[in-house]
Amino acid sequence: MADVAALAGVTIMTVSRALHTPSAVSPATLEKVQDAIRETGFVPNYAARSLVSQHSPIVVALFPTMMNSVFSGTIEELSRQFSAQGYSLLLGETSFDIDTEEKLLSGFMGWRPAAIILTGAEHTEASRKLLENSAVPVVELWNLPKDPFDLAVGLSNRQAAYDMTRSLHEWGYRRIAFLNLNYPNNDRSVDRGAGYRQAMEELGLEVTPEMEIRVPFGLEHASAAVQQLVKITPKIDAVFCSSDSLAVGAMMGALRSGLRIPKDLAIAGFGNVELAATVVPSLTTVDVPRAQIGRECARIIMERLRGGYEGPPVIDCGYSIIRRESA
Amino acid sequence: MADVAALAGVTIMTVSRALHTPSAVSPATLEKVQDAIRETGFVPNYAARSLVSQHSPIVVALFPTMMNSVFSGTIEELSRQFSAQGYSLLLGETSFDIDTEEKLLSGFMGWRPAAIILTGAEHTEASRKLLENSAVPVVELWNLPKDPFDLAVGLSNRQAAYDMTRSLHEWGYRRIAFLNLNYPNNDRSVDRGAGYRQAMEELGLEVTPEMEIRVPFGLEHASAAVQQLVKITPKIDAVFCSSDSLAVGAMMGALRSGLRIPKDLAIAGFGNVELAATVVPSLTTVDVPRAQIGRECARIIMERLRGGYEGPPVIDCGYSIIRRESA
DNA sequence: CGTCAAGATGTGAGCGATAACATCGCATCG
DNA sequence: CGATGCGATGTTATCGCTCACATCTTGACG
Repeated sequence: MADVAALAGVTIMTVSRALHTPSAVSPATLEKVQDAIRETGFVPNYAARSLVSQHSPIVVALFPTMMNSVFSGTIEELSRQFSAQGYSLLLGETSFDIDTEEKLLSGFMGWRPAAIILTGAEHTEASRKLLENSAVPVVELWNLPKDPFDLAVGLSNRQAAYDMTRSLHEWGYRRIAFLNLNYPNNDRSVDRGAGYRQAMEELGLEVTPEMEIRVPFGLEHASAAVQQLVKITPKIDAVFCSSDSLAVGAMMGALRSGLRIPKDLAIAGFGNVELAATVVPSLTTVDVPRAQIGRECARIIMERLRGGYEGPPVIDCGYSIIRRESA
Repeated sequence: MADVAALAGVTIMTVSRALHTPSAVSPATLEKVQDAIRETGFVPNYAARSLVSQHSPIVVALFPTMMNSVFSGTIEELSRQFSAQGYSLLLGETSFDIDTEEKLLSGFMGWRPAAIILTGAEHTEASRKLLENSAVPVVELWNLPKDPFDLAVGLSNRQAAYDMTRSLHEWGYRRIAFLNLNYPNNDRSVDRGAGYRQAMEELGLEVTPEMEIRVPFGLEHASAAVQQLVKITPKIDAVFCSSDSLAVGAMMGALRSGLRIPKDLAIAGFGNVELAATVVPSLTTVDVPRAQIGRECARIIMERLRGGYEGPPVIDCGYSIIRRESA
């Protein structure tokens, strides 16, 4: 920065101002400084900047996995929104594990991020303490916690799963199995399971243990589980999956087993990923406004940072049932 | 840090040492300091640390998209490797555009990253200057540039596409179309196209213009393109796609058109994503060691940072042809 | 018992930028 | 024509930490 200042014939303070308060510098000086910056290839040092200004242009975002276009859609939107505002996303992958989340969080806190974005509302005690001490905006995504840590943007997973289950019933399916992820601290899938069970109960449909299947994340697990299921319990007429990934895996498992979809077995998913519309047969699913979730999340963070967000702490982005060929 | 020091009854210098050179502190003091850190919930300030130590524990990685499990596989591995070494990944998405890459790069350089990871070997002049000035390790992924900027880890996309094309010929296919992405600065897909054309020429097979199809990233484009293709040029007997995403889209397009795969139309992909093995019919593809690419990349960066990597600048991770049901 | 080395801890400077305040020049106005 | 105020620029202190060096303690050894 000293080089730039010398070349432009001003002090570094003027260079600093030219960079972040251009309006406070005369047009002539501004141009000289900009020329000097270009000539020297100067890049401001964010470490120094954020050390003195006490806040950094970094937003931390932690997601269970990046191998899932539901999350990547939100990530892309977040990344776009924040880089437009001059912030960078420090991304971490928790692998559906709140201890990993804690570890990542404690590492990232060292950057004194301007805000923190987490998936779900399940966190370790240590994580909560860390977040509390940091005193920055925290947004929990993808669910509507009754007792949010700070802010939350998402949808009612329980209600959506409930609706889909009732829809399947309406479409004539009766023996509806539920294929879920088996991560205990994943409040989204737990809530979806609860919505499913509530609907089944209200509809007077029996849920036997083998109808609630839990598998790890991964297409092949879903596929294998369904092939297993139809062998053991052939009377199942629909499988509702707690994510589109699982649903596509389930669909492939059913096709492998020689079943026709939806005639022999209906499949429903959750997420409406790109593949859901393209796959043959196309996938009936719950559409989740993932870009909107990213957008709203970025919006309330920016408002909070600019001195005051006055809206509700929990923002419901809604969902909708999309019926396609698979059910 | 002053709080911690006061609580532990030492100076901040001792706290600092306890944090990054524990061996230089007596065991008794170390314990007192660690207790104090726990009690106060102290988190070191990386900005201050990297300001004075002149290097930051940040690695910048830029990828065309995150909506692609080929890249997310590499990203996950990179993230795992680097966080194990105490580094954080600052991730950016270029949308296959080298101007966006430049913009992201110039923003991220402000963090004085320890290393930079890019996809492909096509960059703007300004990007190159930026990288040159920064004097940090730069690794280009996913290809084997003849003239790498610094280091590179990948595979020969040209050779792999050449091999796959010859394999398709060997399996009896003659009128082989090539479905590619239409991003001009994507050296991977350009090279794959070149490999395809070379093989076709050597085999004495004609490549008419409508056999080389270019579409934007996205399943629906691939699906639509194939449905269009089979209408116009019904004699095509195979479609080789420059990525598995395209291949799955193509497959779905073919199924929509009522074709049997591979009897009426064979499909081959590139990448061997998770879905490739699960989809029905399973996808013949080029397996790319994406985790290995991430691992090797992390390895040579760490070696370089620790004072000297002496191996070759370009590391070839190889590939293999995987024949499944679709061809 | 004095010397010295090695280990443990402390001291002062400074990394590169910005905040807050100080100063300067110049146009405006009674 | 001097006072006033505002816009443009400079000065100084400081952010939290680590580097290089200084100091102190301890124990081994001749």
